[in-house]
Amino acid sequence: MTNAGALENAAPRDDRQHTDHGLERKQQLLDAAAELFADRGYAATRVVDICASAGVAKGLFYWYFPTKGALFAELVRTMRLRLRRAQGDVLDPTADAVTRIANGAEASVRFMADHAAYFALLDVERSDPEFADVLDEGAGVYLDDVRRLVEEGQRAGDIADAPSSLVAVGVLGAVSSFSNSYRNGRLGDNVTVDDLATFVRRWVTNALT
Amino acid sequence: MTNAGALENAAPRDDRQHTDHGLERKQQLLDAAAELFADRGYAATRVVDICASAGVAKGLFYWYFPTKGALFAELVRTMRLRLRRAQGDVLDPTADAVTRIANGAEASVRFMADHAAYFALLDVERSDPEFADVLDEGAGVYLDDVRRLVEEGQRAGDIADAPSSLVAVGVLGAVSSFSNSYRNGRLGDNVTVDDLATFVRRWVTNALT
DNA sequence: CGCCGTCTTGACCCGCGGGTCAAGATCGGT
DNA sequence: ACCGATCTTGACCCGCGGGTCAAGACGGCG
Repeated sequence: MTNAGALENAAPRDDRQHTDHGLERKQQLLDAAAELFADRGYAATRVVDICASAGVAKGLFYWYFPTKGALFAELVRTMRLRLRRAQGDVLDPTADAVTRIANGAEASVRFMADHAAYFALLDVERSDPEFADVLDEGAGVYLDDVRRLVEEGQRAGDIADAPSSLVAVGVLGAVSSFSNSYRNGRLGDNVTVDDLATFVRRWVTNALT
Repeated sequence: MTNAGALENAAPRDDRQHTDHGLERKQQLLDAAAELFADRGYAATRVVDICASAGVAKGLFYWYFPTKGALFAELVRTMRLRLRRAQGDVLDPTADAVTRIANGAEASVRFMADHAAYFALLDVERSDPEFADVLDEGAGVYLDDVRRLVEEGQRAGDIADAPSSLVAVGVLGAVSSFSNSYRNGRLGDNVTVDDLATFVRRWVTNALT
């Protein structure tokens, strides 16, 4: 925690020239870190643990990443891109707003179930001030997406009148709550991803109208 | 982090004999800690910060608490008791299940808005393995409460058929999502607690039926 | 007044873990 | 064979912060 809240200086990095093998090695570190973070939390995972898990010496870590926090940030950004793509894959511009919201919610739930480790990670550091920026930077975008859809649905009369930001929070909250509970096994073993996905779809649709 | 996961040994404490003034001082430390934790997170709050904020020397901290983690645990337990009482206050055994769930949800939202600092705190350390026990210890109870009510409502035909644990997660998730967003100002300033409370009530009721 | 338990202080200790560094190993290119 | 860039190592440095401690101040009670 040398200088909190300032990991944007990861941007003007002296961008190294990585070989293919280098990029592969870097990915190994990212993967190892993601798993360890998810298991034990960010703070409880030492840099040396990540390296051990990837089978390399500690010093090598700093060849690929300027700081521990920078790796985390990179992990977050990667994850966000993938989620966004997953959501885009179910985009159907011809459908009505409620359906599109439900589609997005369902896709998100499935994606989060598939990448449980990654999202456990997000969960962990939500409120660490050091990462507030990187984390919020994304949250707002999704919120806006959903809010726009909500307003569209309200104009069409499919969604009850209420502050659109409230409704959007409700949708996003439902997705993350269900995903969390599923990931933590709080739902029992007899609930499959498909069960969850269809349930979330119905839950959100009900709540909206 | 001397010995993780073992803060139950806070129970067989050499229970000191605190004077009235002593208890008051202890409370000051708890209050100061709660505020700082909420602001900067648990890890980022040093013991010395808590003491400075309470206007006492660092050594005194360990007169009242065996470790930093013990204070946190005490904070969590206190909070839980208060919330439970707030929920009990709106208990109306004559009402139907859906109404009772909505009542509980509304009361919880109001309570969390009133005690924002305390709940920001809970949010912070959700997934720290050191506190997993203390935190889960409570979560399960609420879940069970709601699940029982859900099953009652399903028998009465007021709530759609679906795994009760799923439904319960949905209710609890809605409450916490809305509370979080309100606390973090993501809802904008023109949303009052009353707005939020009534909205949550409607949201949950809609989703249930 | 003198004793004892409660309370209070701040200097000190020390393990932990992030980050550095100087010394190579490895490999493609000329 | 030589060179330079990429890669790899592990010992080392050092600040941070949780926890300890010996020394008192305060206050009630016999």
